[in-house]
This record gives sequence, C-alpha cells and structure tokens, in this order.
Amino acid sequence: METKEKITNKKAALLQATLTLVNNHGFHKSPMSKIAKLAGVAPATIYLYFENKQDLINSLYLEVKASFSECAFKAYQDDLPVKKGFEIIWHNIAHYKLNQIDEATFLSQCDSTPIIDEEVIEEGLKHLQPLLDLWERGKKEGIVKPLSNYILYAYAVYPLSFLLAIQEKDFYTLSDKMRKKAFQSAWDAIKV
Amino acid sequence: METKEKITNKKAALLQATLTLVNNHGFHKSPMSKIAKLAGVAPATIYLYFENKQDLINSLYLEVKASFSECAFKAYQDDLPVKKGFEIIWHNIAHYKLNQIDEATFLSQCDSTPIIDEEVIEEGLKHLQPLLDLWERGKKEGIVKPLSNYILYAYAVYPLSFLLAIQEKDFYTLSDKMRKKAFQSAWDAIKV
DNA sequence: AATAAATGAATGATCGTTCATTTATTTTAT
DNA sequence: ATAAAATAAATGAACGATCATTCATTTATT
Repeated sequence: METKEKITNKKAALLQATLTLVNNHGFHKSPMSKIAKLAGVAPATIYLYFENKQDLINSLYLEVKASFSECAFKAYQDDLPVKKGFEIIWHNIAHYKLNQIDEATFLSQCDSTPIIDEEVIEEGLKHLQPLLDLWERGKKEGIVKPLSNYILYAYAVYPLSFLLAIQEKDFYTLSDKMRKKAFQSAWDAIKV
Repeated sequence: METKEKITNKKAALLQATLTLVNNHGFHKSPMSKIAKLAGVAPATIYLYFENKQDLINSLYLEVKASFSECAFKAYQDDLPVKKGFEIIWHNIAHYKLNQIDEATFLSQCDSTPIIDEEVIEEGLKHLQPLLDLWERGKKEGIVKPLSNYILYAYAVYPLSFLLAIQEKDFYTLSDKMRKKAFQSAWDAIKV
C-alpha cells in the first residue's frame, strides 16, 4: 500500500508538473529537467514512470481526457428527456471547463496542436459516445436539428472552450446568470 | 524593383515554409534548418529577414491575422442592417476558415498555445473591431441578445474553428447547403 | 542481506545563431 | 557600353547552449 501510494504520488506529481509547464510555456519550452524540478524529483526518475517525453505527454492527455469525460456525464442517465439530458451534460462540461481551468486549457492546446500522437487522440475521443447517442435520439424525436454531430458539437459544446480561453486571460468571468443564458444560446443553436 | 521583389520572395517563402511545418509538426519540431530547407535557402539567410525564431513566428502570426481580417470584412459596410452585415461577415469568415485551411489552422494553434508573444496577440486582435461595433448596434436595436461580445463571439464565430478542425482531419466536408444551415445556427444562438 | 527506487553526473544529439567567406548586384569611371 | 570597384545578399561550416536520455552508484525498502 505504502509502495503503491508513493509510486502514484511521484507519477501524479510529474503529470501535474507537466500540465503546469506546458500550459504556461508550451511544449517546446518545457524541458524534462524543469518538469522534474517542479515535481521534486531527479530527471532520471521520470523514466521510471514514463518511457520518454512523448509517452509522458500522451499519458497526461489520456488522464485529463478521462477526468473530463467522467465529469461530463456525472448524474446523467440515457433515459432522460433529450433537452434535460443535454442540459445536464452541458452544465457538467461548463463546470469542468470553467473550474478545472488548467486541465481544460491543456485539452484545448492538445486538440489544436500536433503534440499528441494521433492514435492517442482517437483513444480519447471514445468517451463522448453518450452525448452523440443523445443527439441521435433528439433528431429522431424531431427535437434536435438534423445536422451532423460534428456541427452540433461545434455549436453546442465547442463555444465553451472559447469562454474558457477568455476567462483564462482574465478578460471576463462567467456568472451563474450568464451561464444559464449561455446554455440557452447553445440550445437555441441546435434545437429545431 | 527587382531587388525588392526578390527580397519579398524569400521572405514569403520562409513564412510559407514556417506555416507548413508548424501546422504539420508543431513549433517544437520545426527547426530553423528544416524551415530554411523547405524555403530553399540557407539557414543563415533567415536572419537577414527575421531577428530570430520568435520574431519569425510572430511575424507570420501578424501576417496571417491581417489576411484573415481583410477577408472577414470584404464587401462589408457598417450602414447595412445588422443581420445582413453579420451574414456577410460570417460567410466571409466561413469562407476563409474552410478554404484557407492552412492559415486558419495556424491561427487556431496560435490562439490556444503560448508560442506567440502576448503583445503580438493583442496587436492582432484590433482588426475585429467592426464586428464588435456591429453587435453593439444590434443590441441597441433589440435584435441581438444582450450578451457580452465575448459570448457572442464564442457562439457565432468560434464554432467555425471546430468545423475547420474537423474538415482538416477529413472526417467531414461542409456543403453549401450545410453552410447556410450552420449560419442559421449561429444567428439563432445570438438573435433575440 | 537482497531487492527496489531514486539519483546526479555524463553523453550524444539537436538546435539556434554567428561569422568569415563567397556570390550576386549595383555603382562608378573610362 | 564596358570593366572595375563597391556594396549588398547569401551561404555553409562551426560554436556554444540546451535538451532528452542513460548508467553507474547511492539510498531506501523488504
């Protein structure tokens, strides 16, 4: 138990350090030496837990993506009415993106940059299936516009990434009231 | 004349090469040697036109941002009705993002990554003012939702970046019919 | 005493940048 | 108009710095 905890402690510290450095300085200015220093270990120790730098960042991506997905579908059941189900997922995602700012920023960076291996990106995409299923049902019921899931995602979920980026830069903070209005816009964009 | 043309030729070739390499392999795997080779010049030649690597990528960002803005407001006049004006700008931006894929992909990467100097990012933001002015007018006229410009941008323009990313990965291509529907979603999201 | 975890210094490779030199272009003098 | 001189553009090899990774050794745990 002790052993296993300590192992995951150092591994977790390394992942956290990588997240912080890559967010603040970019992948190209986040050398292994700095990652090790921030995590409080020696550079060589990284290679006890990860094959190399690429494996380190791939692992971080998958871990963050998993935590994101877990949050996105919290309290969601696939037998809810379409709008209600979407509302739950949307607010879950909003909550994640606006509270777990570091993680969400990192995901944004990875999704618009070729730093993560393609296979790993695809692996991370599988988690979203319940939302796609929900939209399919909404289309069948005539509640959701008959657009492709990509377009629906672009209008209903993706905008949150922009709001996150804005908030990150301290230009703007989204109040609860605003959040409800933002959801209304998301729903307006995809509802029939 | 000859001189000046040749100068801009090499400079343009270097910017184009940087765009291609950074898009395909990321900033960290785009060494000056490869940029030079792709542009057909010697590595040292880069330093005749740019101070250093950072200046090279900053310059590229500003150039692409300028071309984007020029396209965005083509044929736009600020005395048009709000919806019509927005429609023109939206389609201009859609046209740019879905046709000048390389440039748009590069902008996305720069906007969610700390590779461009902060001052340069701000410099590039100034171009969008006419769109913000249009939205302000729309709010005054009661046509556009009384949301902050950031939120309006997030729902009306930012989704195009996602569609671009999808198209880039060859999962999906946006037909003209779909483009009109996509505009409808954008307008639905921000109209009162 | 045996095994596992962690280390720091060393290595080899890569990269950004520089500079002495070469090549091309423009200007000047005849 | 042409050759020589002056200037500008371009180069490739080389330098120093930085980085990812390794390994012999030390430290901690079993």
